[in-house]
Amino acid sequence: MTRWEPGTKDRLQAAAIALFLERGYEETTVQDIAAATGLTERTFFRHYADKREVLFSGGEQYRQGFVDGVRAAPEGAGPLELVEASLVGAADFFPPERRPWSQRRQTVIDANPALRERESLKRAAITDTIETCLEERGVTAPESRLAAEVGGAVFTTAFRQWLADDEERPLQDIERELLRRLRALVPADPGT
Amino acid sequence: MTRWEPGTKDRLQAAAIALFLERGYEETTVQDIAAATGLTERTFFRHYADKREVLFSGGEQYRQGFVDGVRAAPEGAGPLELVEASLVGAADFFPPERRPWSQRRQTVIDANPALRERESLKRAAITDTIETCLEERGVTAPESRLAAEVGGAVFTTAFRQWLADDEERPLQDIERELLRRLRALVPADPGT
DNA sequence: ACTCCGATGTCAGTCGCTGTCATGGGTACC
DNA sequence: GGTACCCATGACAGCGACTGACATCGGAGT
Repeated sequence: MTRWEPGTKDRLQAAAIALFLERGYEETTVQDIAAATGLTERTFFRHYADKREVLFSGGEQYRQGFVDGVRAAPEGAGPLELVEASLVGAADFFPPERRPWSQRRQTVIDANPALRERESLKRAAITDTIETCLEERGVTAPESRLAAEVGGAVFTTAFRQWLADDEERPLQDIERELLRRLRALVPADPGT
Repeated sequence: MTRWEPGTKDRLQAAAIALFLERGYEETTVQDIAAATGLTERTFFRHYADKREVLFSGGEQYRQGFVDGVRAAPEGAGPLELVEASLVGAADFFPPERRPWSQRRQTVIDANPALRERESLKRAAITDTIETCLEERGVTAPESRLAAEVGGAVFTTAFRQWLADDEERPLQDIERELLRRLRALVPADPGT
């Protein structure tokens, strides 16, 4: 049929994760990944901008979830309610069946500083996204930034709990519970 | 006197920042930096683990500020009060005279994704530091994580404001104000 | 049948980074 | 004052990530 097998990008990703888990990220060469897929190093870099990207590709999609979440929030919602809506919107991208894959991916990332670095940048991107959304809804600086930072914090905390929790509790639930705990944690301003 | 000029590490750093500002980070080779200092590439890597490190070296020092801040907090302080003490402790490492240098450094970092990446990792390290300190003071998970995340958020937000503010307001003041605003932002839990 | 497209291969080259060994002035110790 | 060691640096070879330029050749459209 076709000259080349379809799904090249996905096959590269699958081979990469398998090799990373088997012998480690640093110990795996891009050439190894390409060879395992029957391709060349050059072709790998045509699909992924760099070696780490093979683990982070697709992460732009669920950023839209944060945006949609805020857009779906009712009129007159407070900043933190907007944040909550945002997180819930993103949670749709993480159904239970995606958990095993996310766990394997996280195992690789946690084992390597360079990958953790990239991951923390992605979190910063999430925060920026939420901040922009809040400002579209009239929240002004520096409250927009603070609220967005809180959003990023709660999301990453909730996500890690979602991965670790064997009860398979939905990400949404964890997010809401953490937000509740956060509200309890921050005492009302006595008015300095 | 000595066989080699003293302060090699600092001279490398100065040359690096100058070159980065002049022609950009990517466009500057480690060899360029070394040559500008009258040294070799190999020697650069003996002082800095990698090219980016030349901009982040010394960042471990003020992490101690967070630790000392929490240790100095009064007995019976709440989680958020501990966080406040932590941030104030770190602020000591950023006196007004350090601002110009920090600004130049930030200019370079903001202009390059790879550097922003490293920076966001540093922020994650700060959060982890605060979390550990909070747990030493009896705060338990997940509150310790949430509070620490809030701390990291407020610190980075305050720091950027400190850099941008032409009034040269002390970092401490900005931190306290942001924390006050945060408390106002988070509504008391109505008790779900 | 002809043409063009586009995913892939090939190859050469740059740059970040590392291991290894050599060099030679300082310094301490006898 | 000689000798032995120390250690910051140089010199060199090499690996892996990544890029640019050009060639290849089945398939789709005309």
